[in-house]
Amino acid sequence: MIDPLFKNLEHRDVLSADERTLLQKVLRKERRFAKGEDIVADGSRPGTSTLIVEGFAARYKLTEDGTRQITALHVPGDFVDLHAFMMKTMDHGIVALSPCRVALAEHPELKAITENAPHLSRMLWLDTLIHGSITRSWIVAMGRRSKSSHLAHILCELYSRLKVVDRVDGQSFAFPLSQGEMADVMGLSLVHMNRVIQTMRREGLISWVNQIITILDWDRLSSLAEFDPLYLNLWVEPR
Amino acid sequence: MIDPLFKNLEHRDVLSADERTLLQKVLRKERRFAKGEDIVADGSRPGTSTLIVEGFAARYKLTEDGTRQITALHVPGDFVDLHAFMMKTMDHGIVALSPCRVALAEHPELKAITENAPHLSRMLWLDTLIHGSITRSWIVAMGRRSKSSHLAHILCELYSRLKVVDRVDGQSFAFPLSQGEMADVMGLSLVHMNRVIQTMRREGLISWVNQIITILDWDRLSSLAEFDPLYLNLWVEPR
DNA sequence: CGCGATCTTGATAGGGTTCAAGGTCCGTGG
DNA sequence: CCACGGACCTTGAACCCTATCAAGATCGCG
Repeated sequence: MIDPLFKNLEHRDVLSADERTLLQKVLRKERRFAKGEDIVADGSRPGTSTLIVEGFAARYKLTEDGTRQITALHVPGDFVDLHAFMMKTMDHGIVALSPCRVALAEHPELKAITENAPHLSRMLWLDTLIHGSITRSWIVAMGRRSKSSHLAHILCELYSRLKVVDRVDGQSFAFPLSQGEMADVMGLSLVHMNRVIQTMRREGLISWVNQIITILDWDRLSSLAEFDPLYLNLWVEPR
Repeated sequence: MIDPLFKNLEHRDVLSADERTLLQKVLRKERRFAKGEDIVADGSRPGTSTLIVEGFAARYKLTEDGTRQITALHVPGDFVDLHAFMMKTMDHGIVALSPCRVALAEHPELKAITENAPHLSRMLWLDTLIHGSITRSWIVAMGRRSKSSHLAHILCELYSRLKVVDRVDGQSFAFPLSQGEMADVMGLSLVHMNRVIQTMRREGLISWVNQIITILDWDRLSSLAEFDPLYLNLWVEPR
């Protein structure tokens, strides 16, 4: 069940059989969430950490006037709130953007990993660091790129991340977000989000129909995005 | 010398005498950087991790057309590239925004901490998680707040972080960034950055002269920012 | 005192939000 | 089987925010 987690970790370093067994033992509990349901509530103190096994989820924060900013997108193999095991209190919510299947790890068992399995701990730490890297790349895109370059960057990133966990089909991948949800990712209005998408379609860069995105021209898309996958740490190396 | 690191960590959990000694041993090497100098270069593979002891530094990324986005500000007590010890290659640069004094830790010695000192490892992991939290709060501010609210949020955050390491004086703190550098933090043009600052001054929220910022009205500033310090994890709790 | 860096202000143009309305798609119930 | 409703997508128009260009003022250092 936690195969996508293995794929994620094993793209960065070798896991021993013991480490795989240990993860499997720790992540044996399963749950499902419907689209739109909160997987973890803002302000809560979860006793478990959540691994996405199937589906898309988002971290988000609501502002006082009711607008929403999504600060991360999560796909199968992502530990969405591993950090809560040390941060204790959630400073944002996590919502299912599609029906989600997740695996849960009790915090005391995660703590035991940090006590007894240093290499595996480093791998989990690395996982949170890579997500920090992704967050930084989002800031660069928000602050200094054009809106179409920003969208292009997100799509290149998602394609790369989904490929790692075998969720791409040629140049296509399933993408359950509405344009309104995507606007909350990019910090745009729904209307403008739509116009940016239209432009990318007209340019022949992507197709996006029925919740399936196809990258029609990777070279032009990634160069528009100035996409450099280095920050995703997609190579095996002793960590 | 690494006192600000102790202050940072001890605001989150108790450190044992052994842990303090160990950190001191690992961080014994010292270096200085001039304002504007790169502390760590984009794309490099550093063999050490860097703790800011005195001064301000920034993580940044340059885009192809030469604009710069700053993705984090670092103050005394911040480990600016602790992550490099597992990420190996830098996906961004780190620049000194003022003369900086830093302490260096060899990566093999950090690795030894993860092998032998699990609680201290968790504290260091937590430190990187808190910086991840800060990065997320920046995304919310960039995406869904007005520019003056964004600036207000950054100032509330800096005041809170500087207070932890004893770098505030009443409601004031030294802040070495130029308005142009601040524009690179917020993803704005220099001209508009200036206008936002003017507005905040006219409103009587802050004063900012000679690289000293004074918060004149914390209540109004923090409410403009919708500032909730929860994400900084400023409480002691077993981690 | 002079020079470079930084700050400030004005004017113009372009990008993005908001308001408004109509269109499309799909699931549900009569 | 068709009508209806809701969610989502699309387009137009007016207004506002922000970038850019340009110039002048101020600060701080040698």
